[in-house]
Amino acid sequence: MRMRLRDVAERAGVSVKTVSNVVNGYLHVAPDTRARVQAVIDETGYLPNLSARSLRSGRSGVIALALPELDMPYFAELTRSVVEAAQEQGWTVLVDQTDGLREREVLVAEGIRHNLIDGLIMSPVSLGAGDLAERSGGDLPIVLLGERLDAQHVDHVAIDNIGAARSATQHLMSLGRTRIAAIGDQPHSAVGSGVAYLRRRGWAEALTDGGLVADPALVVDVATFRRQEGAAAMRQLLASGTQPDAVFCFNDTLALGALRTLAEAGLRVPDDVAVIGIDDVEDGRYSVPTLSTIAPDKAQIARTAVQMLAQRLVPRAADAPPREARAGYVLVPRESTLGRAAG
Amino acid sequence: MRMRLRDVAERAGVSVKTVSNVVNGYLHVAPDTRARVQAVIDETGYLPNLSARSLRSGRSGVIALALPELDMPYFAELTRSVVEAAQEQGWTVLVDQTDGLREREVLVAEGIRHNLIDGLIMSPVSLGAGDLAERSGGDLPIVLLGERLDAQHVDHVAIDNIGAARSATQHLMSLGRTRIAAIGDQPHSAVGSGVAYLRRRGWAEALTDGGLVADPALVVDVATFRRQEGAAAMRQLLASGTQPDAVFCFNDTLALGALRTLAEAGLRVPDDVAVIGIDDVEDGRYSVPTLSTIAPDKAQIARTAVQMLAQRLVPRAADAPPREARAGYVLVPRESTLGRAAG
DNA sequence: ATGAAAGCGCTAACAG
DNA sequence: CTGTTAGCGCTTTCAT
Repeated sequence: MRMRLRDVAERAGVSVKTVSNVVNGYLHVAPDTRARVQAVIDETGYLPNLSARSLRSGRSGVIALALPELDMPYFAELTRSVVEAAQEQGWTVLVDQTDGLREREVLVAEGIRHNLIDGLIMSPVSLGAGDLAERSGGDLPIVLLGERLDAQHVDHVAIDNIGAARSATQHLMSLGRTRIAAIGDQPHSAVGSGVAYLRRRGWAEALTDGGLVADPALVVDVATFRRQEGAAAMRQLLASGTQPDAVFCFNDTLALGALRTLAEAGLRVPDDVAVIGIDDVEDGRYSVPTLSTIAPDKAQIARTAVQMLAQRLVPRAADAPPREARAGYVLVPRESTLGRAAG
Repeated sequence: MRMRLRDVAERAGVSVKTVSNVVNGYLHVAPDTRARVQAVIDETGYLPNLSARSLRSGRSGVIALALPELDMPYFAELTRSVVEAAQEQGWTVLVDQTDGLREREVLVAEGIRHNLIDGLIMSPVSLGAGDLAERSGGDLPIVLLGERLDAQHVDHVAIDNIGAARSATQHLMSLGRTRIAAIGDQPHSAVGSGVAYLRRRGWAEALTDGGLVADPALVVDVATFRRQEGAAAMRQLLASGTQPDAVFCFNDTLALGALRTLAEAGLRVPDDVAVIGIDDVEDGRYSVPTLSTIAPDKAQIARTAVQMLAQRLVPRAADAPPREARAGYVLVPRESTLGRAAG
């Protein structure tokens, strides 16, 4: 039989309030009363009804994490970090998969899980500033992952994408490469989070600053950031006749796809073509060759996002001005740019 | 202002019952009444309080998925499949990360999220039959992922691990390999889900059946199924002086780690050593060389697990006898066994 | 087809 | 330090 707070109270010969106090760890309970109540709890295996608690208290202890695709290594690794950071705050994570579809992102931000979740951490793909401004689920605290090109309507945490892209490109330049291609631009990337737009800009700036030209012929668009697209983009680059001596991929999975194409084409990495990505996913540490990359501090991103959410839940902090946090990143050169010497 | 059912009822000039009927899509509502109520709902942006609904109805519409590690590609891909299958049933997925720790697995199975979740799908690592038999959260429907060596206390869905391991090994034998090593055994793998135990058994059976000997010297233990361990195991194998001409890794990430070590050692795959894994994770389709593998039908596993859970929730089906479902798998030979011809 | 009212199990104000 | 009690917002008999 499923025990209720009341049943425990009866058995222990106390009131529900006292049991509630024990369950919630309040201080002002006489030691022997507490012991007696605890004994009944242990013995009956009582578990509080979380729905009831949530209805009453207005808090569920659950936060949602909305990501485009759970099986992309970067998001999988980020999920892990968020789950861990949330656990430290006593939160459970509920995962929403949006597939990057605007419709689904809007739904999630509107509060599709209303009153079931205390807050939302989302990595938006198609969600625009307008969607955020006019959302009606206005009381659901949100933290966005990734830079926002548009207004500062919400809290967000991100790395400096332009800076990261510059670092990657400068690393290739420091190795004497001059024809540096870019894989990963996206047709409409100036909307939403605009990662592709920012990374392309960082690439262009680095080249220009170094006295090179950012040749549009060396930029290849992709539909997604998956390996398949990276492989296809690299094939396109090779077929175009303008063979680069280095490639900056906008993320690691694109880079891993590019490595695959280069291997098939019989080109040596990095001797013929050097390759670098962004994300530092685990795959890149064991690929052949190992992948040079820019490593964002995922733990810091996760921790910061969770903390921002926690702060929004402090009663009067609800309508404090939106904050923007920057997480760190670091260049991790490996074999795909340095060669076997990298080991 | 946050609308309640009651507020909507007032504005529409009907009772709460009627609004509830509209919200829940019941049939017996006069068309014009329905239209009027719906208009108020749209206009006010009313969203039902899910905690209240859950408290009252005993259903939350949320199921939990408990996995050891979210950033292992196989689990990440499986998560995606489960989320999709759950969505079809109108369920949201709440993810628990257990790190394979018995303590955490027990906690989750005991009903740590009690009344917040309608059911649990779990891929256990250390959870034993005893834990399951004596769990007190006896009314939380559970479906286990992976074979159970021990009793049939719960529903579970799995591939035939012995068969899958046999197929992998036989594929290597069909290529004329005779010194076939096995990477991935685990010291205490005869407890819990025992994947390692079963896969080792499949490997041994295939060899014996084929007239070869299952040499214990060719079996390497690992602590986890990560790339790092696969790389280390392969190094150990090479250092031992008994160089194999093929390696069956108990999963793909171990195999990817092994490939890395072989590349570092200057050995050619598959010419010197052929390699095969199990899981068919995306990484293996783009690695250099591409990875031969046994592909379990992840979509089927996910769909079946979700369906089993759904069936448990039908009122009187709650204590039907536990069921065991088998998902299919298929051999996917790629370059790591067939060479460049595989393309 | 719609309304009135009870109550799901918990928390927190208020009393004592 | 402990007890009593009023809801949180919804679903669901039971009436009408």
